[in-house]
Amino acid sequence: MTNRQPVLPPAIFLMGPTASGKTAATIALAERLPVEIISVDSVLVYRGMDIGTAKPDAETLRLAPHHLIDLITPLEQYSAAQFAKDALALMHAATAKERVPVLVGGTMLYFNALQHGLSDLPEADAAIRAQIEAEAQAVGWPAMHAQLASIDPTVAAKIHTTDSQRIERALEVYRISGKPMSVLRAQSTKVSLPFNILKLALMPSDRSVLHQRIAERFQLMLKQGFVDEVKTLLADYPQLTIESPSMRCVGYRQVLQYLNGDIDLPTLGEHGVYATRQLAKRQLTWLRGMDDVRVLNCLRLDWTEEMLGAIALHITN
RNA sequence: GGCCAGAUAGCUCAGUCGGUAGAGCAGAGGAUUGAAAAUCCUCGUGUCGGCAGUUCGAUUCUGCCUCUGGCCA
Repeated sequence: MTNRQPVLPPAIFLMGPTASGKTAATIALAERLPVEIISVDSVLVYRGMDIGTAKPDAETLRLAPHHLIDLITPLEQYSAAQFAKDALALMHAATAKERVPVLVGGTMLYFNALQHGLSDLPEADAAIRAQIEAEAQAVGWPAMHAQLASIDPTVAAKIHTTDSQRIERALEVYRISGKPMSVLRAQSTKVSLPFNILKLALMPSDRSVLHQRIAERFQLMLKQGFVDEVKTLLADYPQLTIESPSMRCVGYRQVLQYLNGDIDLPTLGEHGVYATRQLAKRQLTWLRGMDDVRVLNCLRLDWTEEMLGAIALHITN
């Protein structure tokens, strides 16, 4: 009788690849509905990285304030786990103010971590990572993978012998906790997000049009002073290298190669576009595999209207 | 006009001491648990510029032709 489900507050996920038009839609949304915008983007968190990340400009942020932007310097690191924690707190705060949390962005792992939660694992440890990397430098990643296989065959079986990042993480977890990652994962209880989520995915019906947009946008970034932005970052943070997580972002890595003299300006333009297209492709792969998603074709002129209608309906239910 | 170097995958090129060829990039698909715009996996039939010659067999050697660079006139 009384065991009916508590009514969960509504929340919106607006997921889409780079250059799909999320920013413009977000403004329309913020102007019409009582929403709280939370950015779901692993690169917008960096202060000083504006042009190359296509960060919403000051006017946009005035019309539609975004949370989880400009949180850290390019020398620091953010993570999916930190995001999930921050975003959940902001969602609850929004609900308390009777506003609807709208999570907008293109970092699909973050959406995933927020919705399904992460296992209870130790967080990253720079010293241990440095140690593992030094060992890998000496013996190679396949040997490190073999070491992992002797510790945690279950996890090792799922990781390719050259996947440096996952091998490193799994070894790190073991060295910190003394337990195999697969054991810790199995022990973790999964909790679902206490919100009634409407998941919207922006998918272009014709990827070549998205590719065209990406090419135009990258050229525009260069005109707007992308290279100078990177020069300023290097001056402000002399420790930045091409290995720094922030400088591995699409476009930044290529600008750094250009500044190092490894590639010329036309090549920078070309490679920047290629890298961005690959990014969009990976984002679309995630979206295709997601359940319970309402797909919106971002190449249709009226998709924003369709989005607003769907959200309005979801909020009132 | 002469000499030299090229012509091989969408692009840049490697290679075959004669047995019809493979890398990188691009493109497509996939994985994805504290770096995720990261990290990684899978997918390659193309008149090997054209015609002829030598040969059992030519993309490979020879000749001629076409085109593209460079140098000399």
